[in-house]
Amino acid sequence: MIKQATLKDVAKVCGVSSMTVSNVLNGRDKEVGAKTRERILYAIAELGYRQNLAAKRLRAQKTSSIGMLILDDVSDFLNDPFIAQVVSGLSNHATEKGYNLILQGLRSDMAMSSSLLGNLRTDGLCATLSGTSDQRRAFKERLATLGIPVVLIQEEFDHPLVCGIRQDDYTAAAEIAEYLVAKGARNLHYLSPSAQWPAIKERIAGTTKVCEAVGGSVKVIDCGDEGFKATQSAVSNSIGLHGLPDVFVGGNDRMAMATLRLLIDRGIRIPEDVCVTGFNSFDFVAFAQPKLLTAQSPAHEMGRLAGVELVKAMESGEFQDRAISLPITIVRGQSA
Amino acid sequence: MIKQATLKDVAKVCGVSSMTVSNVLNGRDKEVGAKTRERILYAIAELGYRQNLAAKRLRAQKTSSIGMLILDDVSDFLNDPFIAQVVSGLSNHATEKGYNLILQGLRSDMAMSSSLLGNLRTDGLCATLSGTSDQRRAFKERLATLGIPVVLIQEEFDHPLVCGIRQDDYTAAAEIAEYLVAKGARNLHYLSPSAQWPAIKERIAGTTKVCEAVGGSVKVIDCGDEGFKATQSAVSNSIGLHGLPDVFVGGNDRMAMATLRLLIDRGIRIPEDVCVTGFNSFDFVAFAQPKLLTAQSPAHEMGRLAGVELVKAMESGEFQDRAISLPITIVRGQSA
DNA sequence: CTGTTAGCGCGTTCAA
DNA sequence: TTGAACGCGCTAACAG
Repeated sequence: MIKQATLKDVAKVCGVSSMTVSNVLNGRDKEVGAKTRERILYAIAELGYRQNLAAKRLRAQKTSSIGMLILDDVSDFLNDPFIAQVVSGLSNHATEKGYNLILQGLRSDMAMSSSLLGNLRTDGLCATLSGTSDQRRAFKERLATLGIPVVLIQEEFDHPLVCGIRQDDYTAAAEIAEYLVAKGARNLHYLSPSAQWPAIKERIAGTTKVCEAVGGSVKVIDCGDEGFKATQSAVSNSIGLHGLPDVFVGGNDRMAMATLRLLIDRGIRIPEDVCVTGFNSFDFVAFAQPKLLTAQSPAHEMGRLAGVELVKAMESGEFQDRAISLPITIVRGQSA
Repeated sequence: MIKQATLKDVAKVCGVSSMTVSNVLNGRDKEVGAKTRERILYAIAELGYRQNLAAKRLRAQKTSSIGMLILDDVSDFLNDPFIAQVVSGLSNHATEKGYNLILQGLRSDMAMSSSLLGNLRTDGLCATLSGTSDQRRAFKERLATLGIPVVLIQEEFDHPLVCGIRQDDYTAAAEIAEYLVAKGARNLHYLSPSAQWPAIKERIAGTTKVCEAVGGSVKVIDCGDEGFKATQSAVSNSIGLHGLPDVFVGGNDRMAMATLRLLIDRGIRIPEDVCVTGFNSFDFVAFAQPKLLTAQSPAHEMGRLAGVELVKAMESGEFQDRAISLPITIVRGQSA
């Protein structure tokens, strides 16, 4: 391994002081003569000089990096398209602003021992949580003690250094429900994962509000881990016990599509016999037939916005807004 | 913002030298008395001391970080489940080994200006490439000049500091083709994206080899950006010109499912009238009906292995193997 | 077992 | 316009 050239090496080659080289590197052009700069730039290229960021950061007392912490109980933590889009959005903005993104996926029971809470300091943090409500609260309290700006996705927390970015699940769910009740639906079954995320609660609340206002009812079907098999078995079970509702309202598209598949395979017609709706639309809904009525999550935008707010807060020391909610677009389809 | 406690602060509070504190932190227990250590640990917790990694790294001349560079022309670069799984696998192993993963997604035309090639130094690099064959080769040559171990996903390059990790696309494609020709198929249409990745070439080669050995033929259908619409229109076009083949062999599951959808909507029976196969299976193939015959990519394992090999090479200075190929599992389905 | 010294590479300060 | 000295926080090497 060849030793990396340092600022001093470049300076020596050019016969100037290291400060002059530093001035060139940092664009303080007026401090340096034109041909001196020329000579220095040539030497930099020649020697393959690269800054030592550790030294720069030590000097500047900044890490120039943003941590992204994903609490999830599966090892393939980017498999969830929602998370993947948030990370892409954040990563793009961080890169653009010259920060580097440090990605860490962790089981929720290991959350408290993350190096991002320990020795790995960053200038800001973005996190998606999981686990029980108690675990999440404890974790949020821990994050708030770090003394750096923190953005939480689909969560809220009242603290000057914490900003929650969410999508407006309540309104979107209500909009879908409005559409359904206008078509005469009164008996809704809501497909929900066992884990009661705040977002899921919002969706159920929005659905229920609208439905009950017209004298309808919403029954929640527990679909376990929201996987294909778990969902189909929960739905099958529910049909056996309670018969078909007017609509299966999906807490997300995965559950909606598993249900759609089950119903079609049983010869049940959609939307004639029963309607199905989804939520948090992703690419693969294109493969559903009939097209799913669903809601398009602004996940990528949430990630980007997390980056924007984080960078602003890291530079100003505080968040302008501590709770941001993004609108969700309803996508029409023939499934309802 | 409260100033972070330093090693020296801790030392002062405990009335010892900073070296003693450092010894405690780094587990050099035999160098320190038991009650001294006790006192120091207490002070560390009390002051909320956290190491300054920049200083540690400057001192150690190591970055303790791994860069992950994803060249892709869409901003939502983790949308591809293959990439997402590779990143998860790498991230998990990096975290486990105490390295931090720096994630950067970049358009291929910006590749050369990535900070990971410039000032952002890491101890190792993992990359997925895109762009034309020339662009990719130029980029690989650039990576090889960095002087750090580099792992390339689904690529190969002959250089002591570069290791290619691939899945065995050729064999898997050949296996699928064997199955098809055994069932009597001779006239195959291969669904391929316009971009000719090495992996796609391998798949076509494996398919062709087997097919031609029995006197069959493989025709390639250009599906453009491999999206839902592009694929359907290419397939529709091809059917108009050449009629139905015995099998549509999908270069990946997205194209296979778009084709499946199109055929079903036209009342064409699968597999009676025509067979369809996929490749690089991901979760949502569960929603296909009939179940798709496809190949299960070991993407997560490739990412993990990239981490393993990278860490070994970073520590030993060289790769043990410079070309690694992982087997692919064929997943049976009724679509063929 | 504990303390001292020195220096990693950079940027700021102050003087020339 | 440039140079020298200093210190960011940490640890290896050596001394006590």
